[in-house]
Amino acid sequence: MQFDIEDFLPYLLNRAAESSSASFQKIYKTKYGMLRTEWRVLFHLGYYNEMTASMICQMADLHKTKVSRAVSALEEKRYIHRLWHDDDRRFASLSLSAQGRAVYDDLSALAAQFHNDLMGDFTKEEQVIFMDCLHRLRGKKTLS
Amino acid sequence: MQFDIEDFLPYLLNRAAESSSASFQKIYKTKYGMLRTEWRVLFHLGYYNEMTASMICQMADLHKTKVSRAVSALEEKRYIHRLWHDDDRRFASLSLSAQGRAVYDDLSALAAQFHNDLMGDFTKEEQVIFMDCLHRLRGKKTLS
DNA sequence: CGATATTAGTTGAAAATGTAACTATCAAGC
DNA sequence: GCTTGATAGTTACATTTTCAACTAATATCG
Repeated sequence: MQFDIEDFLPYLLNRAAESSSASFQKIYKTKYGMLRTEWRVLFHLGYYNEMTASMICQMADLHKTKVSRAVSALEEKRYIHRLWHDDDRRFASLSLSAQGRAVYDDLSALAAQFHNDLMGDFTKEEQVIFMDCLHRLRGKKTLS
Repeated sequence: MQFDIEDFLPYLLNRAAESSSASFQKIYKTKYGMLRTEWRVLFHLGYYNEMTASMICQMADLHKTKVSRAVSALEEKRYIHRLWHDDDRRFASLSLSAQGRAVYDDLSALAAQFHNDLMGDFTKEEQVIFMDCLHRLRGKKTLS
């Protein structure tokens, strides 16, 4: 049972993740001046329409400080609206502005294209298994 | 062709990578006070025995400043030796000290165990396909 | 040999992240 | 109503990372 670093799953996953993210990252960075967390928040809002910051934390598994800063940055860029609740003024509903929606539409179209491009190398069967493995790993907690 | 963020490959890969790395990261962090890049450098040296910094940059796809700082940190911890070449004094051979080797042995054993634990959920066939997809993605460059 | 270009690696400043402490609001129990 | 405790979100500070500029050594080409 010799340890082969190239096959060590966390490492391999990180390498694949970094590699597959690199080109797309450049797009939202150069085209819209967004950081990774900002893009994550943006596409959650684009997909789910209206969320509080803590919902995004949970769903995207992001720390609240990261989300807090991303939300501020997106608000400054006028990509999102923040509406503080009247019944519980601790939290705010976040949603895309028209401009933010346009950015989301553009980027999600590119993302879909990018995704298909990446998946194009795999057979249909490989795609199904691959995605399934990833989804199962995503949720897994090990070694306490 | 609606865009589903949960299935967007770069995102899913990153989530899986983050999730699968989290517990292991705690180990080398708390047990040996290493950062991620330091662990990467260490296991490259453990596996390949002797490398220059720039070889590590290439193989691990890490920026030279990151490697430079990781090497300095590992040297301070007395985990590695640095031997400047006589014939070309620009670069140095890096290798593990006895202490560094012990750390590597410990961590790589844990890593192997950790890896098997993660893979244990998948069938043999899934494992083969999954690893193959990851290896193919790791090298891929897209969108220019 | 001497000028210019490369390569290995380091360093400093700016940007981003992580951690913990913080404010503010609401909930629960008495 | 008042105390205690939880939750949403922000801020401050320390640690890391990134980016660009830097030193030092070698390679190339006239």
